[in-house]
Amino acid sequence: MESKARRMTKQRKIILDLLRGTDHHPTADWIYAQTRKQLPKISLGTVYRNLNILSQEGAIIQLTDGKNVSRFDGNPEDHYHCICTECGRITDLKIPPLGFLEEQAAAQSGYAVFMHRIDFFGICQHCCVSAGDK
Amino acid sequence: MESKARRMTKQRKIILDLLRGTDHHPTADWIYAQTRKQLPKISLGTVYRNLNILSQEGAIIQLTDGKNVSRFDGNPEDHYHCICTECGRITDLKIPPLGFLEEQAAAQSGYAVFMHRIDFFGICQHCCVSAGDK
DNA sequence: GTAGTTGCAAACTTTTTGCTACCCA
DNA sequence: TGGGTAGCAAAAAGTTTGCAACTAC
Repeated sequence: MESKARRMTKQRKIILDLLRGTDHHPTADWIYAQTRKQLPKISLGTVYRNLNILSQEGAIIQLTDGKNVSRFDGNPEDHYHCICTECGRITDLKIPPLGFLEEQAAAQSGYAVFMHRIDFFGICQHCCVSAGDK
Repeated sequence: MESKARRMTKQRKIILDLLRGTDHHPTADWIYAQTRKQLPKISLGTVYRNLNILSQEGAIIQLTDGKNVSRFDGNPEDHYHCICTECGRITDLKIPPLGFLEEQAAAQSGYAVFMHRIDFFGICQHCCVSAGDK
């Protein structure tokens, strides 16, 4: 029943710090590119392994944009997201958490519910402007 | 501004009927396997193309489970989902739609919001039982 | 007739994994 | 010192695409 002892390697720390320091919900690829600036020999496999470990621990949150690409959120607190269907950009929302819905969901489905997410889809301001040109 | 004229080929019809006739939110692969029973020469590419077209038209809904795998829902009406993190099973919920949240999301983010989804995550009854054996 | 669609195969993207050497606790 | 971890490369998994033949309208 014990979980594995974890180490804070410099790779893991850099990835975590990167995510803590941005609110821009990057993809694994972007994280890989950024970490390489500090650690040119880091491999993409390491990035993925650490992202998986960190999200298992609850230190970060793994999201998915509309296109089945993972994005990662360095803010582990409860909050919801607004996702741009044009460019994949994700913006945090400050809508108060609706935890009580989980009870309804559990009652209806019979699942042991432990979390939920709410995602809004739309076109961000940046894409709205350029959409006019099409 | 016109959208392309669509045809209802037998491939497309079989896929749509399959999805209308189940509430079990299948993956593309499952749909491929099923359609092959009626149309042994159908290709996976055709399945994907039709699923994309049908979801663009709003006839079906494209979902994503926790693992970045697409699942498809033949019920185009507003509803929310409960997803099993063990087996990927998805169950429909009858919680009343919370459309008013979209206004809050739009106001906070500046996006032109046009839809939202709410997903609950938990362990389904089937997996709860087998989890005891571990 | 013709534009949309199919089957097939190859390509592409994202993510995972096996392995040996390495290094944090 | 030992077990978790890194780097590297290969492979897996899911999805998209180019093309010639076909078909629904």
